[in-house]
Amino acid sequence: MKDNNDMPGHLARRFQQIAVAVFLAEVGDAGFDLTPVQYAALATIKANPGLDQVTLAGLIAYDRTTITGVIDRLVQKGLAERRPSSRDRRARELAITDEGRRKLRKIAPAVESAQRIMLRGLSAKEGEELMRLLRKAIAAGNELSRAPLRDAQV
Amino acid sequence: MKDNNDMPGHLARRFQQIAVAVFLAEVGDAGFDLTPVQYAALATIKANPGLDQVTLAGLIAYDRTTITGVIDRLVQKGLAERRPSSRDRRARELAITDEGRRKLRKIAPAVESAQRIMLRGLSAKEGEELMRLLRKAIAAGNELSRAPLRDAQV
DNA sequence: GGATATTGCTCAGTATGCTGACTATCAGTA
DNA sequence: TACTGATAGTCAGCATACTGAGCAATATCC
Repeated sequence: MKDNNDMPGHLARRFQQIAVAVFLAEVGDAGFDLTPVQYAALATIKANPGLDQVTLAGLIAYDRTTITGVIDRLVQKGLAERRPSSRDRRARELAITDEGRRKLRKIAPAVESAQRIMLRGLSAKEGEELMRLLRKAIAAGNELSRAPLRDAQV
Repeated sequence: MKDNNDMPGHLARRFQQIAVAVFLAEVGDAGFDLTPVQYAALATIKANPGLDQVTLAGLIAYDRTTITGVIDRLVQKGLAERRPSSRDRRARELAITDEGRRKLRKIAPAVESAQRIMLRGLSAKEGEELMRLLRKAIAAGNELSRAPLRDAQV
């Protein structure tokens, strides 16, 4: 019988579980209340002002049905705004608020610290190699999930 | 600004997202209806007959509040049984049913195939290295999540 | 121009995962 | 034995993720 530790699927789940826990702990200790998912969405909105929800979802590989709730919570916290697009009445344009910008800036050290902590068992070189291999495996499997990564349409 | 692709947390989420999608697709195509989480739980129950829920949770690093629902669904599908322990009236002893054993056996090829597919972008050597690095990072972070991996008490 | 296909978004439903609280039970000790 | 603390399991509540369905609007093709 194959051991769990030989199953990439199990290792993926476990690493992600730890990554989320570390993120929430670091951010929480710094006095903030933002999930990894909300952070990535907010940072991407800031970097691409006026983008619509589908584009945002593609940029961070979230399912479009998931992004609705995530944005709901960002809006409710006053960190982002959702307004109807003038060009396409189906779409919503997203923007970060000043409050959101402030929060992103103040939270940055905790986020960086979290990324370090989740690799703390590895040397710098090993950490790089792990990220390289993950990127490579992810690129090959991108189309296999319902929410693949997509470039922004310019 | 740091790219998502340089954040181990993002890569972790993405890899695990693909891993789950691949698992569900392979198992579903083979005509079965079992999630990765349910599969791991069932396989572990089979390997440790009579174990209680907390022990099971520790062996696969699930939260004890999550395992309740997972077992509910395994029981409902007729794949596992939950009965009160004779030694400890708080605990429930878990066992796999004949049906569960049959299902596990028939599903094995799809599970193995899924593990292969989620590494398909990597050479055999790279796949091994990825698993080694994940194991190492996970070992160092084991205590950081609410549901750490635990050895069975013998 | 009008039928058709596609797209942006939302919703209901289900399955993980977690926090925090609670009950019942057990174990150790005064 | 009575008290105290720890443990097994469950529950309510919240946040991701996904499936599948549906609505409104846009794009495409004849």
